[in-house]
Amino acid sequence: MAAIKDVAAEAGVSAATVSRVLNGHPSVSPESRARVLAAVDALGYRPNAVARSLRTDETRTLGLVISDVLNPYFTALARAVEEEARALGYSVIIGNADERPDLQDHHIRTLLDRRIDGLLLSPAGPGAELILDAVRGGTPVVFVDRWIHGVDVPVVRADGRAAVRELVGHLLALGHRRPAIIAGPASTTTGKERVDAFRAALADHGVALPDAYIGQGDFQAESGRLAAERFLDLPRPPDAVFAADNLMALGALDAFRARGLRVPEDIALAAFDDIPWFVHTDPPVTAIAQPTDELGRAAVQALAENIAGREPPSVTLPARLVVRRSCGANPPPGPPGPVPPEHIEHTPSARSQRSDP
Amino acid sequence: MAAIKDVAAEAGVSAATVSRVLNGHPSVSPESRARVLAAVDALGYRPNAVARSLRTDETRTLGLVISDVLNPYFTALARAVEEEARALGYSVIIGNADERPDLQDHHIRTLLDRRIDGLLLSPAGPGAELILDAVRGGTPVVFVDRWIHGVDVPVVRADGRAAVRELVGHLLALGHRRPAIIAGPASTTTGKERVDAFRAALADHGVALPDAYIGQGDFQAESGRLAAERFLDLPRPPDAVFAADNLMALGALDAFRARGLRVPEDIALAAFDDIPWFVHTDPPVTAIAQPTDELGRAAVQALAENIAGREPPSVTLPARLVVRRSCGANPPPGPPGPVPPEHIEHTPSARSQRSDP
DNA sequence: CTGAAAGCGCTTACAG
DNA sequence: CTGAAAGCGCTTACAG
Repeated sequence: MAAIKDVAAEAGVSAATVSRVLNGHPSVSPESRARVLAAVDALGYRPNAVARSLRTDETRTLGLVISDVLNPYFTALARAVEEEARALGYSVIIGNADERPDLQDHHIRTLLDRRIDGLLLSPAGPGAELILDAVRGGTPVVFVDRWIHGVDVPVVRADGRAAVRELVGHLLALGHRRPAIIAGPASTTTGKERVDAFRAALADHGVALPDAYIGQGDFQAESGRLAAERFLDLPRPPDAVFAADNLMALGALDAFRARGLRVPEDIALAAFDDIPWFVHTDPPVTAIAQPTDELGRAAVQALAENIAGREPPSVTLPARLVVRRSCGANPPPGPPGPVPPEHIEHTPSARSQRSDP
Repeated sequence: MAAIKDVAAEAGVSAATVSRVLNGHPSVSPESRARVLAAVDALGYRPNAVARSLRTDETRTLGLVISDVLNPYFTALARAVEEEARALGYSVIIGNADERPDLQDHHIRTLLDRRIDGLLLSPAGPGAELILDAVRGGTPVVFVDRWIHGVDVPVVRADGRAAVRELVGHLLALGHRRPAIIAGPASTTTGKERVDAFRAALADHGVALPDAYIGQGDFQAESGRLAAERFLDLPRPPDAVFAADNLMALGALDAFRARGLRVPEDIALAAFDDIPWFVHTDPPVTAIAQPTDELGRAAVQALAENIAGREPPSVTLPARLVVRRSCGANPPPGPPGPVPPEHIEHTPSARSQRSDP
């Protein structure tokens, strides 16, 4: 591959001049510029980003370590992050932790070794040692979605408490009396917060959340299936299940189906994180939707600020409840206001309703 | 951040010796090794991968450019790729083309500038210029899933023809007489092949595929919705729709639901690419499943071979039909043989069937 | 406006 | 077994 000295030779100038032209430095004569550009074209020259990074001590690269690529929520987040990063002139390298702290550490280490300019992290576990190292070492870090207590970096996330409260009101209004939750790992903030919010909202209504009704999952589908099965094996199973993410809801659906249970007649289901498929599941799943794109954008902006040496504030955006049929509700007769097209819930038509008993 | 010379100073040896220790070079005295290791530990030293890459001319990094991160098929592929790459000591940088050739080129260029050791590509369009440049420039390239005619690099993909033939037999056996397809872009191999296979299989049965029954999509959900709507606006709409990927099937479901159509009573639906949600949609969707993990692994292995200077062969794995209820079939009474757990289709229980008319 | 030179942090023949 | 030196491909004060 052609290097800068080849271009310099071809253009009859020094490497310094080639570099100046390529970096838009103003003090280059029009003639030199033209000859350099012609040489670049002739040789198909592309600057070596590795060499440039070594010299400038910046890679124009952001690291994004997410907990699970198979989770549509994180996929959507990753897409938003990449878009905003690209707009700001950054590339992003995604590391998939697969909900495994050891894999997360592997990716953080690799990213740090590559000297990324900043790190966006949705921690899969409580281990903060490596992250503290990164921060101490001067790498800007921003948490997104999940964070770690005691690590003083900005956090960009959604607050689902109001939506969970709404969900609980919804469940109780529909007559469910034995609500259960499939929780994420207590070692993650979202794992803990969603249970706390659920328990608190139930307590407001005088409803208890017994330990047996708290299933322990890991945010992945299989754990949702197992937790749901354990609920169903209880002498007195719950009559409603709130899955703390969409994958565990998928697993719970698997379990319900395997037992021949009807949703919501036999058991209600709701999920944290809304995804397009929830409109088409049988039945459509009531879910708490996060403003994922906004979170991704805000996270990148915060990180960019941090890289620029400023101290960005944390950002908390509200999540909202999207009612469908999986808890037994009929969708409201009309949309409550202007709603973006992809969020319009279609009521079942007269025709398809006629097929019901 | 500590550099190698800091470690050398701390250990009282030269940078060369530090380097040798870190790279497991045999000729280092035990004493030197111990002192270097102690210094590394004391300083929390981590080698700068940028500098190392510049010197060794290898980045131990693979690029993976996929057509759409929001597509669960590509997400699963990316995960398999990363796993196999990690096992082989590589990192992978994912570029999301979002089905846009311009974005794809942006990512390829960025990856090449970063001097990745090899490129895995599922082309979003027919543009081969940049790819040919890469190959000429000596970067190993392997196509995965999709490929480009006339570019002589190994291809790792699934052959869905037999499965499509099976699907067509299935549709016709169930009495469907006006099958249509929502195709991907004809500029992609999978976009073209899936239509061709569908048309050929129909022809075998003496059934025509009129142009009006070929909807043009771009593999993304919205295009599936639009194509389905156009079908439904026809004076004589099709009675079965085959979506060439899972996202367009999602869009078609949106359209059917908006019109109040029942699947499969009013219109049948099948999709290329199987995803976990298809088990739980209303109704469960009959789909053609690719051996995604195997494809990802094989692609990385081929690329690694290529990087090692050998000439790996292309790999073609068969796809298979997974029958569910969206075309009107009842699942077979028992599994036809050993089936991995996640692929077991549960028949609706007596209990839930009783809720039907 | 331009070039020679230094240097980013490594690795690796080469000489001892 | 070990170190001094060169060099990977850039960028950027510095001097002219």
